[in-house]
Amino acid sequence: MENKFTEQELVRRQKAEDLKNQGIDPFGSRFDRTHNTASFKEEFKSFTKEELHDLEHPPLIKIAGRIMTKRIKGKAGFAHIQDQYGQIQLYVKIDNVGEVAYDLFEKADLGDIVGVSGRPMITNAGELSIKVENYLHLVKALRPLPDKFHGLVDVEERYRRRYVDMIMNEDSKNTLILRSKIIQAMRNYLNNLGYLEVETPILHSILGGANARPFVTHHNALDMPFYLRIAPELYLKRLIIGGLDCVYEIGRNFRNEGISIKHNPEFTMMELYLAYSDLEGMMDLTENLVNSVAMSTLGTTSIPYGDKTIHLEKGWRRAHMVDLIKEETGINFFDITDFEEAKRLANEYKLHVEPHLYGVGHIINLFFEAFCEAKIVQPTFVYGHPIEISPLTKKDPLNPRFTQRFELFIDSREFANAYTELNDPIDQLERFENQLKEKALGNVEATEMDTDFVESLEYGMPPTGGIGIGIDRLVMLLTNSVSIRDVLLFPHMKNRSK
RNA sequence: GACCCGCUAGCUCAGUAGGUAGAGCAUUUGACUUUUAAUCAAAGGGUCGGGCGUUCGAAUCGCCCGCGGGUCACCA
Repeated sequence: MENKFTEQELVRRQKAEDLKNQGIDPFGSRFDRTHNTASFKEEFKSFTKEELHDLEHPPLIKIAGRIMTKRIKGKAGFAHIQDQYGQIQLYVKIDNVGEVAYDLFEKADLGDIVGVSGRPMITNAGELSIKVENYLHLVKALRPLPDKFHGLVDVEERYRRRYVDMIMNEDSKNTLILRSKIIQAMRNYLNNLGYLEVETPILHSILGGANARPFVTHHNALDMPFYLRIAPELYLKRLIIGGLDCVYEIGRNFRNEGISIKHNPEFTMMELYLAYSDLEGMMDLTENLVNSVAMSTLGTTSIPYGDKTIHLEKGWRRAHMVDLIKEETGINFFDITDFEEAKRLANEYKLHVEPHLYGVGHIINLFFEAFCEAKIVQPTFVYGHPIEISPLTKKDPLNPRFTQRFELFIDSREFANAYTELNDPIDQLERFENQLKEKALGNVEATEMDTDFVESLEYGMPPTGGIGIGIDRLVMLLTNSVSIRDVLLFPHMKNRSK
């Protein structure tokens, strides 16, 4: 591999050599800071220029960061350094730091990391800054940063070199930080309610818990194939059977499907189960959880999203899927029980019916997706999913064609999926058998028979409410992000041959 | 997977009808002791995503490939 350096890279490498020759490690080590840019600004924000200037014993500030701008004016100069929290201006004067250090400062490049000690000051232009007394080179950046004014704009580069994106674009960094805070807020909320966070296997030998195409891998010692999980559901339910009353897991699911503005092959879910609860319990919990997370991270429940404002305040609409279809098309699927009639309607409305679809419920789902989903803007619990598309959900006792399931939609997008969990092992066995039939008819997303799970149900699972919430999408909503890639630290990209 | 759009200096972008490749930031040299997209003067830096073709001549036209973005389909 032959490296061809650009002119700027050669200059920087030479500067690193020069530092070494002066006895300075170009990639230095520990520097103990007294402040970061945020704590420094917080501590001195109320001082006037004169007050800082007249302090009898001005405190010594030790701070470090990456040089983002530099303005040399002869024997003095200014620079902004950046850390996690923001930027602070340095005032470096040859009289204060000495000739040797000033020379280092003059030769420093944008992107280098430095540590300084100095005193707080306010410049003539009114900016709180640090009058540097001791200037220390810490790390040489061998590559130049993007344009200090325009930043890194190229979308591909922003995802491939996320670290450069984070250095140059404060919005990107803040979004990713907010992601952590949202997940933390979720944990806090659930832990305070007594939920137990658990970790279940990611390698699954049986495909289940959702309908999706899996990634397949192989375990050498056992010489057997494994799936990367598409959902943790069946393991979490086993914990409910085992006697844990309320559990949740936050973790990665893997689905071998298309990549898009709202899909990444690995995505983060929060899945939760509460014994002795049901669908209504999950609706209440979802409203409370999302409100709590929004308040603690953003301080509001009115969320700007694109050109809309999403209102998360409690009291979300709760609508039966069949009623929504009736609103949009006038068709009342409560009255339609014959598959051929449903199929005729689908054809009439130009909906394509795949060969593995065998029930009226499948057609209902097609109608919902085609005519209702895109109309939903404000948070809406859509409940009453047909039994055909809900293999793990308890039937509606009043109308067994439908199940006690809801999906939460916000701005046409699914955010959560919840059930009154199916705890009847005999029914569950039938559902698995139906899934096998679909698989035989060509549904690549049908789940597999999990006899061990059926067995576990035979020991008795308490009535249970369960829910999965898509974390990435929630983060997108709360950070006003258009693409899921904007809320993933490192979104997947195709390899680029260089 | 299908369709549309993009790829030019480290970064952000121009590039007229096909005629030897441009700017700003960054870099180098010089001036400047409160600047902040610092300023002023000068200089260097490009296999125009890759390949093939058309042409006297291709960043520009055509075809193929690569990567990315968007829309659709599948899905959370």
